[in-house]
Amino acid sequence: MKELINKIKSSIELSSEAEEYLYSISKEKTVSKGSVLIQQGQTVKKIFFVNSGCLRSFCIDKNGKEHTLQFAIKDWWISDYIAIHSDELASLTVESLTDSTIIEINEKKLNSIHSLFPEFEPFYRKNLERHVVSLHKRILNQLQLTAPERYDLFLEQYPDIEQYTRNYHIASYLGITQESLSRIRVAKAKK
Amino acid sequence: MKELINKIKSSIELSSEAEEYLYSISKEKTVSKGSVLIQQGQTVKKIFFVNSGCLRSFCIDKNGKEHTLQFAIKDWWISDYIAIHSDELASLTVESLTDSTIIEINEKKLNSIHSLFPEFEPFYRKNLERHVVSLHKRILNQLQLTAPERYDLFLEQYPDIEQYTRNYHIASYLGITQESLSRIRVAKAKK
DNA sequence: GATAAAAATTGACCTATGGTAAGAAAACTA
DNA sequence: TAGTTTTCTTACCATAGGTCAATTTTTATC
Repeated sequence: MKELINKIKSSIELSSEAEEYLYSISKEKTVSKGSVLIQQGQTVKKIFFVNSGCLRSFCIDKNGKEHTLQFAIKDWWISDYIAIHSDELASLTVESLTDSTIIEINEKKLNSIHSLFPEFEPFYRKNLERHVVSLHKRILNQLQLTAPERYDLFLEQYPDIEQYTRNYHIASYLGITQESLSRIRVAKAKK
Repeated sequence: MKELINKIKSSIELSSEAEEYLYSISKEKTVSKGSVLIQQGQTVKKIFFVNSGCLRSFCIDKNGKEHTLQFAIKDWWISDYIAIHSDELASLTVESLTDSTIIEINEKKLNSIHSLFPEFEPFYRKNLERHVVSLHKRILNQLQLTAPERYDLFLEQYPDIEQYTRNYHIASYLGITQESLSRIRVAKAKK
């Protein structure tokens, strides 16, 4: 919990009441590698803040192939935002790629923090804005870069993630097969 | 201006002071087809709300190819959010695809509306959340669908946009060449 | 540390989409 | 509406990346 509170405090002034409220709606958890926190098709009530380890969210398409939407490591948030914000069942699965410690927060309760403690709004807004920026960049990258370029950029932007992931996780994030990623890695090593 | 105020009021209670403030920072404009509202490389200070017509934002890659990030029609917002929220120069160009009427708002001033009129926050937050959801969906579609499937989905999701755009605008949004889109359209017509 | 399971690599072949260039059609413009 | 420019289509070939199957390497488990 300290990590989350500190992160928030580095961005805004948080009254002790607000801090207490946050504590009251949060639950620290240890999850083991392979745990599924959100299951495609079920209702989504929680969002997760990562203290240590690595999680990912992905969907499974009609051919059974996985497509990774997001990785989350220390200090990142993860959930199925499509489900949460459109009140639908989960279209994503969120799983832990390592033994991880996370903070689980009920989304409805987190949402009422805005009316209870308006001071929290700017923090939340900034996070959303940064999120939008990163999504815009990812879409533009997907549109204009080749697979090897996207892989290079991934390694550059997220140097800390590779240690937690299997290659096929990364391939499914980049939008290529694991075989293609393997060939890209070989070509890269030869240079 | 009415359109924007009404849109906000359909979502939240807006005090007359807040409404007045909004008026004071907004400027209604008529722009003609082909006008460039934001130019790649320049500083970005405005965001735009569309009353009529159609705009798009796109980047130009190192080979001179255009990649469309977003279209905006009636009631949509558009700008270069990457530049605005990371305080960078524009990496996007925003142009009007038709004669359009828009509301131009200074982003810094719009941003201070939150401290001046906290009632505005939920409206802004909801918009951001919806935006995130649509971006997540777009990324997942790009990862799992073929080009013809993405085109079908585009027509289904944005039936009103096609009338304003050239095929190569849509192709550059879908991540394919205009030649490929042309072939897809032919194949579709034959069915 | 031996064994089993999972992941990564490799090779042969395939397919969707891209590139180029030319001509046809449509959309502006005078 | 004739002329010009832009956009769209089409044909042919090129290529990035996908598929499938076999093999090797790595990781997990007992």
